[in-house]
Amino acid sequence: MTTKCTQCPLRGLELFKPMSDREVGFMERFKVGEMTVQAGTPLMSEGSNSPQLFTALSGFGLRYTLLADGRRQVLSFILPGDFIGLQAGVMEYMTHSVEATTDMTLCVFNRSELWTLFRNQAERAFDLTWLSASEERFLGEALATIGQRSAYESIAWAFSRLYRRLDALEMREGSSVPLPYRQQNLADALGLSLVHTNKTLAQLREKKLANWTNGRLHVPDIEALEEVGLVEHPTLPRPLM
Amino acid sequence: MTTKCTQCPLRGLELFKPMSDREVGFMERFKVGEMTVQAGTPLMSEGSNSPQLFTALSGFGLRYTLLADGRRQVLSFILPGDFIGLQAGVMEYMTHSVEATTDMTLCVFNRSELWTLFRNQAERAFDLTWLSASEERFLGEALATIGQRSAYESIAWAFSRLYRRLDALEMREGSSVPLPYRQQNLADALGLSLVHTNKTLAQLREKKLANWTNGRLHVPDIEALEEVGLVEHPTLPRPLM
DNA sequence: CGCCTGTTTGAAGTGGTTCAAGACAGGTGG
DNA sequence: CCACCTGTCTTGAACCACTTCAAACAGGCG
Repeated sequence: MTTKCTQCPLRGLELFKPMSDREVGFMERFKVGEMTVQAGTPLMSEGSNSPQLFTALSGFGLRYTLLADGRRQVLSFILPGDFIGLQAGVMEYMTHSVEATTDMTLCVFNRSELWTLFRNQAERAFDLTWLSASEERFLGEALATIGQRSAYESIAWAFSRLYRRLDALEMREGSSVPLPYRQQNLADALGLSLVHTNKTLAQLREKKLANWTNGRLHVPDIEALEEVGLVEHPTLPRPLM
Repeated sequence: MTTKCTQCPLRGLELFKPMSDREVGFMERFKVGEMTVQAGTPLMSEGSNSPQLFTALSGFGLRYTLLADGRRQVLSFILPGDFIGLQAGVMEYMTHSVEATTDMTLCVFNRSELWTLFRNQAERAFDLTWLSASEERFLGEALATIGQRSAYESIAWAFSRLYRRLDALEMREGSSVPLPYRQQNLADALGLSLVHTNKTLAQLREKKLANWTNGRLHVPDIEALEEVGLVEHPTLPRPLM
């Protein structure tokens, strides 16, 4: 059974900007269906021209690119509320792949309707651009991380960002949030080897800054962690597509 | 004397998507002036909320962020045709700084007019989003570079991209293009030390793949260079704002 | 000429990689 | 219920790509 946008479980969260009734109505029409996929399913692949756009409703995913020789760079972790496929939408060509890490449910939109969005829904078009700019901003920060931060700082940065975001999604329980990825995924995101990632995780655990076990991330003192990770800009309320 | 959009020296290049008369007319009104700045001038700074947006008409610039302790990450090199300040435009907050590396001339737009663009010029709004997605795409590639490529590959990648772009801007003369940056800038862009950047440049020179001297980049065989840099996606025609 | 900025080179040190192997948990089939 | 997978995490040890430190060199400019 498809979730109606009026009853969207995400929209009410403080993380997301409020939406007018008119906008919700439009989204309801823009949305063509809902999709449930199993862990491991590819959602979009590099070089393809997907006719569909998604918003993650629940579950976790990964966005990554591959180099010609197989080296993998994880670009970001996909969490509920993330919009997927903007690149395919406007550029008609994906330069990265997306896959589901856990089971996911996704709202499905029709790419060909994107143009009517720009024509008739200036606010939503603006929001879309906002999201794109926000993604750009995030990647800039990630670039500064891989380029300048040490492994220890990098992981602290990544954990801080994820913890804050998952907290804002109200997925925090006590001082921990779900984080169902492999160490290899984090290593690929930060440009580190698996072995070194593992050893650095052990250091953070020992210093009582962060403990990532069994798919959950425990952070006793988020501000201390942010300090180690040299985190500066807060997470802003964002539009939800 | 201000350049009229109808006589824009960039618009006719194959690198840029053709624009309808209506669009050109709109840009003419959107543009509030032209600015000439000297080398070294800051154009936007992190944390600020600039009321102006720019398009680089001529000259070279740099986009960068600073970490709290002063480490610098160059996010991209700004070349003629690049749009500057989209982030400030939609998010009202810059998370990176921009400065002129050489003397530059820039078209100046009024940020407050951005909203009328979304209201009345759906095509231009779409183009803006396209540009933002393109920037995101570029940063993703840069991330894969810093995260996965060796220093040697990284520089080959950066040089390939710059050479192709400057060629498309018709700034190539023979087998060389202008590239008026310091080695330190490239080092900051690729997350490398100055010393290692210098030594790696020497290797590329020795292998006759690229020779960057006196502000000019000489590339005898761009395809060979792209192969070393594992470059995969071509430069697409892009909208010009 | 003296000074400044940027480039180049040498040498020593280290943060991170790679290689290798063991431990642990969950899943499967006999 | 046990034996044996397979995938993930963990740990130790050797190595190296890149950093840091240090100093010399080259060109432009007052």
